[in-house]
Amino acid sequence: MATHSEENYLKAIFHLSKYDKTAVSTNSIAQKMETKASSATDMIKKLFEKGLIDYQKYKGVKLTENGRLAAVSVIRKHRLWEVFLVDKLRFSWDEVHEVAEQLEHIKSKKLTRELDAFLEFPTEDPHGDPIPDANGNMPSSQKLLLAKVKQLQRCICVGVKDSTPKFLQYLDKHKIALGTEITVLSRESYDESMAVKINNIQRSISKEVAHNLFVKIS
Amino acid sequence: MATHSEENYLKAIFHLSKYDKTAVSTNSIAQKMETKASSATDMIKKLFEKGLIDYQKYKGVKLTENGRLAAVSVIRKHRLWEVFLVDKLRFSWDEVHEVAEQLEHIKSKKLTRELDAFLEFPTEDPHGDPIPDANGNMPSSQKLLLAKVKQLQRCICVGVKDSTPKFLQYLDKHKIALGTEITVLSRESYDESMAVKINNIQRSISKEVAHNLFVKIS
DNA sequence: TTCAATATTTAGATAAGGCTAAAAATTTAT
DNA sequence: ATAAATTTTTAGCCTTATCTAAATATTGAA
Repeated sequence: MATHSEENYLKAIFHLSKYDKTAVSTNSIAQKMETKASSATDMIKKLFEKGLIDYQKYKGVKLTENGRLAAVSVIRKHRLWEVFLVDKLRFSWDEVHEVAEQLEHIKSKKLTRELDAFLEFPTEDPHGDPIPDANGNMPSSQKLLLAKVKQLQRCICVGVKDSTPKFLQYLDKHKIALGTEITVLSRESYDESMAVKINNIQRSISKEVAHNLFVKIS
Repeated sequence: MATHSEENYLKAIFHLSKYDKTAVSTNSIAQKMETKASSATDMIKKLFEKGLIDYQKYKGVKLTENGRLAAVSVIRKHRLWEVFLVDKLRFSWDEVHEVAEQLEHIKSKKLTRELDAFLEFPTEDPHGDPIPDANGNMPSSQKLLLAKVKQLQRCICVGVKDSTPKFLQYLDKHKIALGTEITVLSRESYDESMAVKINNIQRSISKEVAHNLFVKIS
């Protein structure tokens, strides 16, 4: 059974490898974990010993199937707890991350199973991220960044790429939530901003925001 | 802020001191924590440094007010989570302890507050133990052991002293739950067993059981 | 009251996770 | 193709929470 810290590293590697496609460097792991490369190397050795990653010195790291399952299990718990906090305990979507970081490490198969049932088997967390199923399968969605949407297309906001409180609070302030309809009116090539219609009001959306908001074409 | 392990020691000291009346020996702490006396001494020094206990070498240990508050806060969280598991997630009362031992260490004021509200401010956990309030006050109850009940008195089961799965499963098997009415018919001085009436059926209750079941006179 | 039994503390190790500084390997740029 | 820059690893140390073994204090029994 993986420790608290090992689970956090596995999660980091999973996210950095973009759902397991690419090898991950020691430095990028250290950066994501807000620690030093030497500490990352130490942990890499430990995870390798436990058969959770493939590893050759200087060549980077990939999750094994066991490693992937462990990572996805932690992500599943994280996202289920986020749903719990928002749907049942009156947390807002910008407050859940820190607490879910703690709750995701609770070890109890029954707890996860019953929590899932209690929440009526949600498929997405409050930020629109998919919740892996109990077998470790990650539901895929065909969301895209608002920045990619063509002119005059209508789309619906379905998730965020940046889920830091700052960005989420920006969205709250401007009444953009999951489910909100956005129509792209035009693009400004100078600063890559977009003119859009949201709730029947015309607004301008900056490049930064457009690159952090996932939508689906409606 | 106390570590995971420090919190567990504080809880152990709180329970051993019977709600803070008596000084607690190093050995008894080690025994409760299932560790060695030398480890207990180490932790005692640490808790003393942090101002959470009063301590003089060889003289035993008492919680300070800060230590008591920290201990009670952990107990509060433990018992609230037990209520959550039983009332919302279909756990039975003999399954909750291990998971609550993990959940009690989650650090979030808001989480505890909102969980309490979500559960509609319960005053007792599934074993009948009182849940301290947010200010650290432990509701007192006038429960007594079934073993102390006088002949021909009727009483209601309100709690357990031993909350191990084994004992809880024994109670389940014999259809004794919190709220069950018990009438004491007679006592057997030879083995300290009692003849009782439960659900209108006459049964015999052993000394062991009678000393682990809390009741209140009805 | 003194000495044996018991309880407690100290000393020195270990394992996990992290750090700094230095060494080694790889990559990049000329 | 080699030197410089960067990345990665190693070596050695720190902290927390444990342990064993040894030393010291206290308690209790003759």
